[in-house]
Amino acid sequence: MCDNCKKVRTRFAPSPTGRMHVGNLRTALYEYLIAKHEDGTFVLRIEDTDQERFVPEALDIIKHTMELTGLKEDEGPDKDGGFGPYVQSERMATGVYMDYAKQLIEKGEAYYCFCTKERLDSLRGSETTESGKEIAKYDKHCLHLTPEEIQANLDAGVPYVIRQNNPTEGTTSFDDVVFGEITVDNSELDDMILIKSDGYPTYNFANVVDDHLMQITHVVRGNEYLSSAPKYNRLYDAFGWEIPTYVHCPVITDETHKKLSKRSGHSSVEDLLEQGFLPEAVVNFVALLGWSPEGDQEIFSLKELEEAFDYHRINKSPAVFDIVKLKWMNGEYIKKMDDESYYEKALPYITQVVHKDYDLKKIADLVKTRIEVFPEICEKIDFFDELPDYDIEMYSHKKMKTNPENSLETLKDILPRFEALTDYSREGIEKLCKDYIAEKGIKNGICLWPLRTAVSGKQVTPGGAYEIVEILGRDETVNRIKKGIEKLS
RNA sequence: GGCCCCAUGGUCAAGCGGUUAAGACAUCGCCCUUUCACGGCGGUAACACGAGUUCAAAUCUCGUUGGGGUCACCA
Repeated sequence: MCDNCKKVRTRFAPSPTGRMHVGNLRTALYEYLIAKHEDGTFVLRIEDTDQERFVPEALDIIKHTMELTGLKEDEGPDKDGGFGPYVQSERMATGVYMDYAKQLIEKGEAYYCFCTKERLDSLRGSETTESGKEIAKYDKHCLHLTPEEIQANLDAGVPYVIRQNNPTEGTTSFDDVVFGEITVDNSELDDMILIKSDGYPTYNFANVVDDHLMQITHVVRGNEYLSSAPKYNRLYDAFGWEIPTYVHCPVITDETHKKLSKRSGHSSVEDLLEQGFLPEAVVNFVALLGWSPEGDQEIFSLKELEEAFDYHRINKSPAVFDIVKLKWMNGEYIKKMDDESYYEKALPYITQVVHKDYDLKKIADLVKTRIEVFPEICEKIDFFDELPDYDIEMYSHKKMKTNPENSLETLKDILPRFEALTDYSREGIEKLCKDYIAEKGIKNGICLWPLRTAVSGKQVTPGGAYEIVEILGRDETVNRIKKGIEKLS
């Protein structure tokens, strides 16, 4: 069967241990894109073989995150496509892993190991050794047990694991789409554990078995798995199975160039969403971390990514997760949002600081082009409810040629006009100011700077005097102008 | 430390033997403007180093240096 006529099947195989790391999101995304680009199938498989680290709510987090980001699986725990079960603990119950492990034992490619934890530890040598770790390879002790000894142990119920039996001479090579051909000495290959003493398969083993059974064609994963890849190949070869296309991605690092960790505060997708990032922006950004399209386009919808994605263009070197650029991108997405969905997202932040009866829609519009993430809204509009206590030096602006004296004059002049203003609308307000400016023959700033200052009490505000005055309404505007006059007198 | 991998501006990156070495974020300056932002224009800034190969190297080879990953009954 040739590659071109084989139906592409990819899988995202997270283990439910907590929040979803952005590296995992990228893996999921690339898997998804490879499948969708070829009109293939994207499957979700849950790797819950580690009972210790299992976190029950993690499954919901994964599902929820995938839904938000639009990475819909074609097959998975909730969508049977005939390759189930899609949860490894359920698969284990069917005995597959043990069956396959036993096949390997028969072929001499694996063996029972009854070694105790203590013996294993002693093999690793003293941990207090100064420079680095000792080589921690298993010494194949149990490989040399006689069939009778093994049977006796089994009968006696001695706990055991099943290990892969790797050769100690020669070399093993494997191909990776991004890193090319990699060859290692077999002497480097540890006899990794396939079946744990609790009967669960290890990730290493379950992965190979399941990928084969589910007919996965492309395996995407972080390059922390690069060094164990040769061992997988030996497993595939031992079974006589076809090896999938490997796509190892470089790690995502933080500003210190170390693997992105919880310490950074934004290592998980959930962190990012809580911080006010849009899922679309996060997906877009993560897609570009380690991959680049042919042209110069940077803003991609998921659909556009499906179209443009070519895994051959994945970069080899690790990429720093630059949250500053993500913020920029998020800002671009906010600006492009339609008014309704934008308002819906912005409202919770607005109501955090605005409780009075203002036109919240107008307030939302005011900040739309001025924020990069939603929480920034709060500090930008905190002056609407209550006029902050401000310093009269704020009335001085060099370029505007304003100062406390002429500001006082402006405010005094303009106060009665606002009190008498009948057409209290954006147009009416603008006309009032423009008329005043024309009458006095002054520059716009002489009027508008002090007005904005009086009415906001802030050095910088979203929007100018007109917008703020309109939203505040006449009473509040008049009050604030009076307050300004008081301060300046 | 062993093994594996990587190396273009501060960051993401294009580049696949001949380019004035793209573009984006950030940064700086200017314009627009009632502040800020948006928008527009422009500037600063990079091929880690050393040997080869070649008429020609950011691109190929080797070495050095630097960085990362991995060495679990975790994935």
